[in-house]
Amino acid sequence: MSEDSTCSVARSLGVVGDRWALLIIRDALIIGSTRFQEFRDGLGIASNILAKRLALLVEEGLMERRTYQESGVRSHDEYVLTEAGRSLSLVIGALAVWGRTHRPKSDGTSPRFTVDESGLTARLAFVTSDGQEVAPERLSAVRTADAIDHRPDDRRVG
Amino acid sequence: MSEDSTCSVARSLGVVGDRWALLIIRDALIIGSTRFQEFRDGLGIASNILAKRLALLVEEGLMERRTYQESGVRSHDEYVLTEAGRSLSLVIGALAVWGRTHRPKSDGTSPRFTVDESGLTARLAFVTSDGQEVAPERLSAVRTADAIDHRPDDRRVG
DNA sequence: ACGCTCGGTAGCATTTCGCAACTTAGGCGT
DNA sequence: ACGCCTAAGTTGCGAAATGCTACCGAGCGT
Repeated sequence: MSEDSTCSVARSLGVVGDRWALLIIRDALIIGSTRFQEFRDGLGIASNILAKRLALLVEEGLMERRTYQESGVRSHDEYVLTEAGRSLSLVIGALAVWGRTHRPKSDGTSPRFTVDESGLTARLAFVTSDGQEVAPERLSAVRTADAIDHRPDDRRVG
Repeated sequence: MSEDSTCSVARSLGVVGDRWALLIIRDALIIGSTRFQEFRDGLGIASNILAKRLALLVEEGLMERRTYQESGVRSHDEYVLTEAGRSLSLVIGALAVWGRTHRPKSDGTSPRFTVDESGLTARLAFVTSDGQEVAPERLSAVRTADAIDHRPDDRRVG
């Protein structure tokens, strides 16, 4: 569709914009699925579609396919997220927030993100460069060139 | 597909998980498109598809259709985002971050979010309940019930 | 009356999706 | 050795979504 659009949103959607990609990533990220059958059973996706999607995700560098051999047991395949795939957690998280808020369901479930060491729950928010959180309603969106990203004060992540 | 899934991510994707919905929202949010032709020209989408998508977005409560009459000028239609539609800015923002990072393009553009009063740029990040930003790599995702959301210390948003 | 723009519809080709059945490959029991 | 089981697909076919192009109808300016 638009894998080479100038807009970064369109480029992202060119990779994960189909009906299944993000759900596969979600299962890998939250449930920890790694194997073909796990994805198939967890998502209820047809096997031909799953095969095609997984191949695409591997080709796009979001997952890595490994053939795994435990002693004595027949070897099997694993699909594990790469860093690029794992970093879609922001998108997954944002979708989860929206769904909880605007399509609530009494027995619904959502992914939550906890900090590895402390176990604290993290949530998504807009923050300014000085680390101050801002409510989305107070923001205006504008279109800017990506190159502007490289500001010296943008390194406070991690 | 899965509009009534227990998973909030799947429910969200049931609404905005097709190839065009998020791009339409993006144009409405960032460029400020409101009219049929604006979306059509801006996205290069076929008019029958656009008509169907807009109708769906209205039906789902993400946009509102208004017929607009300025004095002397022929009336025209406007599609404006509702609060539910505008709050997809988190998803758009997350997709923009991912695209800039993992599908960079020298002449690429992205939506940026600026704080209305101060003009500061805001970006999307995971934060803990004490307002501290956390890198996505340090997070683990778990599946939890939506109802758990209502904890007393979860109210520092806004 | 004529043409222009806007917001669509209608018809048809192409692409993607989904279901079900079949295949391939390794390992296991007997 | 022989058949059976499971994992990971492939294949064939029908259904649905998408895309392209052309056309339509109302409102307005001239």
